[in-house]
Amino acid sequence: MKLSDIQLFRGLEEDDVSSLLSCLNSVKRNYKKGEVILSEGSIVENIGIVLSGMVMISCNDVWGNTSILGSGAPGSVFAEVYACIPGQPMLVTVSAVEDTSVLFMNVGRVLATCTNACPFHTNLARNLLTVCAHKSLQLSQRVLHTSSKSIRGRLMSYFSECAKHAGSNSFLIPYNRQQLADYLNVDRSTMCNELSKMQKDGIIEYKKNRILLKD
Amino acid sequence: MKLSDIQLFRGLEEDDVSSLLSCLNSVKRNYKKGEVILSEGSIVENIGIVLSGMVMISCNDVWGNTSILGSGAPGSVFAEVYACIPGQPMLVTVSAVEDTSVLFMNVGRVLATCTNACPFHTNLARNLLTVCAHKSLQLSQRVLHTSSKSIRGRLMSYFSECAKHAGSNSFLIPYNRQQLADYLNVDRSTMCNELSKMQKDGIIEYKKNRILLKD
DNA sequence: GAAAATCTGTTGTTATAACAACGAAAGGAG
DNA sequence: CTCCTTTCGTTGTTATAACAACAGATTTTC
Repeated sequence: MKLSDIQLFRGLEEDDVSSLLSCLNSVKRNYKKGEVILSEGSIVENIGIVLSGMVMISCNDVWGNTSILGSGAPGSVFAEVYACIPGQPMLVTVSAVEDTSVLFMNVGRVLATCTNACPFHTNLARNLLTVCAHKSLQLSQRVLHTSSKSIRGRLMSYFSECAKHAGSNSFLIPYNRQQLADYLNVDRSTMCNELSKMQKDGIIEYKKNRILLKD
Repeated sequence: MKLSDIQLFRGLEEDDVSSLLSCLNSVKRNYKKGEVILSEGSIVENIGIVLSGMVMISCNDVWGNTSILGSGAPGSVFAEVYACIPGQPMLVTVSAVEDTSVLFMNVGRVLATCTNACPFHTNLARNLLTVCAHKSLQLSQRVLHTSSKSIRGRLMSYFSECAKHAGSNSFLIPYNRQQLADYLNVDRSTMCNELSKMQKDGIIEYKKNRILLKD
């Protein structure tokens, strides 16, 4: 993935990014599938950027139930909330869903006024705000999708957004069944059951991860 | 409330804030209890700051169920997420829980590089990032508190955080029963029932909005 | 201080989601 | 291709949360 395509670096040229990275002495690390990248309770000062692979943001309650807060594809940023609030321990765990490489950047250096007063710096800080806002929006959406009391309502809420985002009634979902259930905070088997009922009722059609929303 | 006590203006003197406000040509407006301040679907370019009173962030699904995403006491900021993402319609409604006065500031002006290159400006932008991060954290917490499948689990998750925040096992909650139920996404009467069971079981004691978490 | 309105706690019924268990299907590794 | 692992769909049972209805308590209003 080209660095200049990353949201956080919007408005910067590839060369600018490279020089910026060394200025912020960022570090690149690789993780194997399933490996934990940042774990709940830890205190971080770096924001992470997914360069390749896929990460998942999740948390576990005391009873061992997993709840998925979101996923991060290449180009997405994570842990920025905790990095921006000094001393705030992470409430979630970030782990690699597949082999993943991550770029870490110290947020303090991002926000500190660069001694060189380089224009990239202020640009970067502004982009970070945008990224943070988007993350909030994602969380709001998750809340909305889990606000219905019924499984069908949650699925429809989520599918509606997917369709809107895809600009089509047919779309792929980025989760497998267990992950979708965790995202919607419902039981997987019950959700599978509901999905087939919805198909029987003629509301949707699906095959694997492709969903078709019928009128 | 003193303006310089507001998180968003941290690091600024009272006088600086006043001059900043005129520079950003901010507007103050008053709302009656129950009045809608910003409604779902609208597009905003201003961030709101609660000066007095109390606001509530909520949303309604197609079936009329209300879900509460959070509340804003004096000093707190709202709509900053939508103001920071141009064109993004609001997913939530902000309304006044009691008589409330609100200060609106154009976010574009906050982020634009001030022609006077005043140092307050960069300070303000950095504070906005912090505020945004805190908001994200609040949402994460709500997600955590609603991740348990049982009402008791949700209550305990929420109460635990309250106790931690208050630094005591005894604390006041900022919601009435209906609002608490909406926040935890459960039915009020069932929740009331569960509360009294928990008291019977010796886990908690409560009287109105004061909760005591036992051992 | 009386009346109205809102909020709270309780009960019983019903719907529905969780849970457990299993076989089928799909995907990967050798 | 075959074995092994993971994912998916299905079923039946059980627990539990939603819902409706109401009475008592509390707060607000005039």
